[in-house]
Amino acid sequence: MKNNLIFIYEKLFETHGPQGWWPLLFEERKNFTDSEGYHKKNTIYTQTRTDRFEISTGAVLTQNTNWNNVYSCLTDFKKYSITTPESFLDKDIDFIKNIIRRTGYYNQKYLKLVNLISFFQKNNYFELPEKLSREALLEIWGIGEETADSILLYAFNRKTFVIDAYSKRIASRLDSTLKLKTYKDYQKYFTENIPDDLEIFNQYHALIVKHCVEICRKKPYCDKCILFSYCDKAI
DNA sequence: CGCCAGGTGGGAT
DNA sequence: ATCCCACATGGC
Repeated sequence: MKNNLIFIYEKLFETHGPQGWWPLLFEERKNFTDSEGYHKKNTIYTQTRTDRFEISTGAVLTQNTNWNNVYSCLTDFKKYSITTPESFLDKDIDFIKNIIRRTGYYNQKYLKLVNLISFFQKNNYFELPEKLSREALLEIWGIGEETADSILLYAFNRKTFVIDAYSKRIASRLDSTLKLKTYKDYQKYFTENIPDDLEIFNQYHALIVKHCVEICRKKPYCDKCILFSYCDKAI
């Protein structure tokens, strides 16, 4: 292995700071943020029922979609008290669709949300989080590996490393000899080369997103990148 | 105007 | 297994 994933994590953390995912909107989370809007260093806490609702719905809404649109949507959910499975399922279809329209694929995403929320409600997973399994999540139409792992990690404190287009991009750019293909390949690669630590799983994925949105874009700003001298693809 | 965004499922090869 | 496509709005 060429990349030292621990070293890269430390460089990203020095550069971007703690990310405080998810950017929860609810009142009880405000005391987790400092003056710059970051969560305090310890981002691990026991989520409430409404935290889990917001994180899980956000994970679906952000599929292949800019986070700003999702954030706006979650703000409206809170505004209209859509903060629990019951409050979501009680609302008219068109009312919900009108809110989530801005996140794209809104007809599909409405169905995905209904499937996921009904699943949580039926099995009381928000109240009994230890019962939730990755396999059960993946059986839901609309929940793929990334969304399942995001929910497990950020809403349920499970040590599952989240892989997305950014994780694949940054890993393959840093080390052009990597021959990883599938989601599982990348997940194994990250998981086996970082400490077995929930805080690091939580921050690392968020830091990769931050770095890839700002620096390691499709058209990368290599001249601004703190990983420039460690990257095979730097130009 | 074109490209991109914290994917997923279904269908063809 | 792997590739290809539909799904769709908003930002830049």
